[in-house]
Amino acid sequence: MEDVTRRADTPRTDDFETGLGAGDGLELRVWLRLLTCSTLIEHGVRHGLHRSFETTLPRFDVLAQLQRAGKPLSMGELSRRLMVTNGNITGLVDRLKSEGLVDRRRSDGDRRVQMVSLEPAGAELFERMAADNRRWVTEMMAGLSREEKEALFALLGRLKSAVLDAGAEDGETG
Amino acid sequence: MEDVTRRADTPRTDDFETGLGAGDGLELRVWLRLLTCSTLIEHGVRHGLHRSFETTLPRFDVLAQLQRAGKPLSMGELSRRLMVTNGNITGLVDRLKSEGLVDRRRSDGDRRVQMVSLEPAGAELFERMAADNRRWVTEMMAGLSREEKEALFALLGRLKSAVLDAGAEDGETG
DNA sequence: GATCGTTGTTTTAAGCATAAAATAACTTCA
DNA sequence: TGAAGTTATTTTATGCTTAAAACAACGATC
Repeated sequence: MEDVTRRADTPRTDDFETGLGAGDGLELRVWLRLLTCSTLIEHGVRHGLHRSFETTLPRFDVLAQLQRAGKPLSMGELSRRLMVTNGNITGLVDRLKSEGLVDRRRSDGDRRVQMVSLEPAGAELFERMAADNRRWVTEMMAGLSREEKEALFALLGRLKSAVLDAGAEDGETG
Repeated sequence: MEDVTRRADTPRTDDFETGLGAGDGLELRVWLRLLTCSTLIEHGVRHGLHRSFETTLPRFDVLAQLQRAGKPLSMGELSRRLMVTNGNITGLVDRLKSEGLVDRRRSDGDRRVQMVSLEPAGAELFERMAADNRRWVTEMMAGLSREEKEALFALLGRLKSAVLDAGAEDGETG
């Protein structure tokens, strides 16, 4: 009843699964459904961040990792934690620094390393965003019982291990 | 023992959950773990598509939707199914068309509408990609039992409904 | 203490994504 | 019929992302 004017270009929430044949493999069906859920929640969070804070999910993620670490992190460490390529971090941190939310300075020990730290303004903003973020996610999962959420959490843990194990076999022979 | 030279910039598979306090809400923990799984699998698929077919996940997704639909789809319908904004589809279809994989022509009935259809080359390429894709995903989930995958599939279905229901309350008062 | 391989970061070029505004064709209804 | 609103698509500006190459500093070994 409020804010009826939905933005023209917001993608309507449909589905990656539409038209998937019943004969398709169970793994594929799990994956597509997982992707749908992930995309739906991500849309909700991104939308909220944009509407309430004029910011983006990647920026939020950087602040979150810094806050959780409780200490400065190198560019590479951020890259690993966010699971994005490291060229990416350069631009992200550039923007956050220009907004006064983080600081970046060369490490004393290793002059290749850049350490990124939370500025007070960044920490303050993050706390406000994190509170809303938690609320949004909680609301989106309101239809699930505690038992369902716990079961889902456990199964996703199993999936995570499985995927990491499968990946360890090939390329990662380091 | 083969292909040891891992690409320098491939993000090492870490985690969105690192450092998440135990006191954090269950919903947030489910969401971050879901995002980690989704990102890990997406990396695997994207990597494979790039290595084996020199193509990208969005392109694959467009072909997949067209193949599954079994009929031409409008730009808007593609946008909804892929859950991306519609400005996006323009460029994607442009590129696919320039590669001869799809065709795009104005609808007879409604001259605003562009119908996108699979070209034979696109269908043929898709079949090959889909076979590999299924193999990759199956391998990544090899560590899960059939029961686990079925339970996960069911729970993700519940989650999907919950998120869609939660979203239907606010903006979507159409 | 110069060379070789490695590691950390940035740069480059291309593509993907969003939000918002613009365009164009359709529908409604007076 | 023609003005007002709606729907389908494109365009614009900006930002994110990747892969690959470039650069710079480190560590080890001889």
